[in-house]
Order: sequence, then structure tokens, then C-alpha cells
Amino acid sequence: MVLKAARKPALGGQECDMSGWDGGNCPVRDVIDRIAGKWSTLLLEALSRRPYRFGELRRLVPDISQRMLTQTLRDLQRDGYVEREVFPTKPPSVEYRMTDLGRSLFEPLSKVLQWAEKNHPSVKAARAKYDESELA
Amino acid sequence: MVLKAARKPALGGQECDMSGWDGGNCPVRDVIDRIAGKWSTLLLEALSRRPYRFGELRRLVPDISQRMLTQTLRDLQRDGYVEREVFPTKPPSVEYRMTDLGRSLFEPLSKVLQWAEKNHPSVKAARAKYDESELA
DNA sequence: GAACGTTAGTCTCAAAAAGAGACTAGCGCT
DNA sequence: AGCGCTAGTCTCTTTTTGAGACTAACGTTC
Repeated sequence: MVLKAARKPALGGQECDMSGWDGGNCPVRDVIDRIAGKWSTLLLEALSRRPYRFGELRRLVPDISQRMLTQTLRDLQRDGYVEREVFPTKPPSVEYRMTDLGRSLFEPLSKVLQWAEKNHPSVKAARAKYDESELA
Repeated sequence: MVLKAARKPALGGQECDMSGWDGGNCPVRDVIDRIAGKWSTLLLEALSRRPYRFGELRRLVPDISQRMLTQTLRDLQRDGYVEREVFPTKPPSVEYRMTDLGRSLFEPLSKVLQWAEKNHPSVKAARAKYDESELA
């Protein structure tokens, strides 16, 4: 795991150069920062199941604003994770579907979601413990 | 994968109830929204390698503000991913180390980071293609 | 012995991002 | 003729983030 565009570590595998990080020059950050948003994961999860239209996604995730839905979909499209297809009906309908690149990303990503589901109780417990010790 | 606190799906495994999502009642979102930040992943990656002190982390990630470093570390600590230990020297030094829960989260998470590193070229290519078709 | 650097933050103010909701256009339905 | 449907965009307000000064007590330097 190399986090900066960097020379190979002396001894292989798990080495990771973190010295001299700058946001603009780190490939991992370049990719991660885009999918790390609150909504990206959610939309990728949805689109991993089947294609959806704009309005369907909006109804699916009731607390996203139209503005952020548009913007997040554009970002995902730009990075090659989803495709946008316009059907020239009147009014036009637009379908978003996951690409192969998107699927290949979602494979490891879904493991994190599964972790989250499984370990939610532990996290809630940790929060409770922290909050209790804080107000003391 | 159940994304809402929901009844078991009729046929097991890959089923996922996304109807009637509300942010506050979805365990996966509850967990993901906290680690989805721009800085969380970065700090988890660092702390997965070894414990670090506050100032070390600040130097390691030069473009994080002290404010966000404090806040992100507190969030990670609250959710049980990192521990904070104060050494009563003068001036006091504070060490942050990853917990077992944090390590168990970082296992799938690191797969996503590896994906990002590996597929950075594809993503950059997709961006270039998108940007080109946009300005046309 | 006075000035400076060190520590891990907090505080304030400015800038950027996100949320809420009105508004668009063209067609079908009643 | 008026209403609703579509996928957005535009504007305004609120929230989040960033930049940087400030703290306090000690060690080192001049």
C-alpha cells in the first residue's frame, strides 16, 4: 500500500510511505476523497442492485436534496462508476446504471458495508461508553 | 445486507431493504457516515501502522487543520476505533492507537484503499474522457 | 534571566459546502 | 384550461470546514 506516488519501499508488501503527503499528489486520496462522501456510498449501494432513474433514487433516499443527488451522480459518472442514459420521452427520463469499474469498486466496498451492519452494536456500545465517561 | 432496521428478507443473503430509508434509523448509515469523511480514512490508515502522537499526525497529514484533526480523532475515539492515552509529561504528550475494533474495521477498509491505488489510472482516464466530452 | 520552542489543543472569524425549496419546459390527462 | 409528470437548475440560508491566533508550563539557548 503506497499512499503517495513514491519509490518502492525497501521491503515489500505492507510498507507505506506517508511522509510528505500532499493531497493533490496522492492517488489513493484522489480516488477515496470522491467516494468518501455521505451520499456516494449510498448511491453506489443502490445502483449495485439495479439501474435507477433520478426520481427513483430521490425517493429511495428521502433525505438527499435534489442538488446533492445531481452533484453526487455527476461525480460518480465522471469517475467512471456509473453511466447516465437519457431516454428521449416527454418528459425525458434518465437512467443511471453501474459500470464494470463501479462493480469492481463496489466489491471491496460492500465488505465495509457488511462490516458496518455486523458491528453496529459494538459501535453503539463504544459511543455509549464514551458519552458516559465524558459527562462525568 | 440489510440497510434499514428491517425484518428479515424473504429469501436470504443478498436481499436488501431500501424502502423507507431514513438516515437516523439505518445502522449501516449510522456507522458509515462517520468513517466516510475525508480525513477518517486517512487517520485510520496511519494508525493502522503504529500509534502516533497528535503532532506527528499533524505533520503526517500536512493539509489537515488542527481543528479537524482534533475533531476527527474524537469521533474515531467515540466510535471505538482508536484509544487516546495522555502521558503527564510537561508539556503533556498524547498518543493515539488503534483498537481491536478499529483493526477489524480496517481490514475490509484497506481493501478499498488497495482498490483505489490499483485503479487510480482507470479513474483518471474516466475523468479525462468525461471532461473532454463535457466541453464539447 | 529573558526569549524561544515545545506540547495538545481551543477559540474566533472567514470561506466553502450543503440543505430547502421555488422555478423551468413540454407533453398527456381530465 | 389547469394539473401533474419528468430531471434538473437557481437562489437563499444554514452548516461545516479551514486559517490562524492564543494558552500554560517547562527546557533550552543566548
